[in-house]
Amino acid sequence: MRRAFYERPVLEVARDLVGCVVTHQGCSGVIVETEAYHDSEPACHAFVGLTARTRTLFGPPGRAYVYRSYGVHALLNAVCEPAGVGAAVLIRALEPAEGIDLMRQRRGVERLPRLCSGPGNLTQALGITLADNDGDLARGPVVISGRPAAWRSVEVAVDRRIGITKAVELPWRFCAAGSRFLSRPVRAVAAPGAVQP
DNA sequence: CATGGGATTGACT
DNA sequence: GTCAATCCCATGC
Repeated sequence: MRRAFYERPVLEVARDLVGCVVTHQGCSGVIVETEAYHDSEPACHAFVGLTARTRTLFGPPGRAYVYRSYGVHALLNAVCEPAGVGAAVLIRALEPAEGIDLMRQRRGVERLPRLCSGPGNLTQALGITLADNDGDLARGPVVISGRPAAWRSVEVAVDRRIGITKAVELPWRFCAAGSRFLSRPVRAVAAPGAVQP
């Protein structure tokens, strides 16, 4: 996916990334769950402004923002909106596609629906680390490519974001409707005119 | 320089 | 349902 795809309102990108494919060194999966974050709301790391940590978030769109969560997990985001705006889409779950044997080995888990169901789980399965921070998502090592034919018209369900303590009311979680590979089931359904950043 | 919290997960009650 | 693991970094003294 080219830079122009990411240089748009983060909510649009978060919705459009559902059905797209994440690939890293031979392992890949279809994105079935995302969340949007924007520097105008306090759940976003960029809310505090430009710091060493948020430099990638405020940088050019189309880069990977990878950070450590709870001292344990690496979480993958796609940087969005023009440079100078701190916004990104958190990739929360994948439907495994290629390299499934290696993913099972890395995760120590057999069941397919659990391999990449969760932002920390999918980075472990694909072997994505903090070293991938600020990488170009069009060139790799972590690559995001467009929807395969079967996903061209996927129905996207909307819900509130998971695991945050601030701005919990925003309906900024996007899921492939009916997917068995989500980190958690969808609770609410899309409400047109949802709050914009 | 010390402290505290976090976009999580898996094991356990 | 509860809880610890474990580390980066923002904040405050």
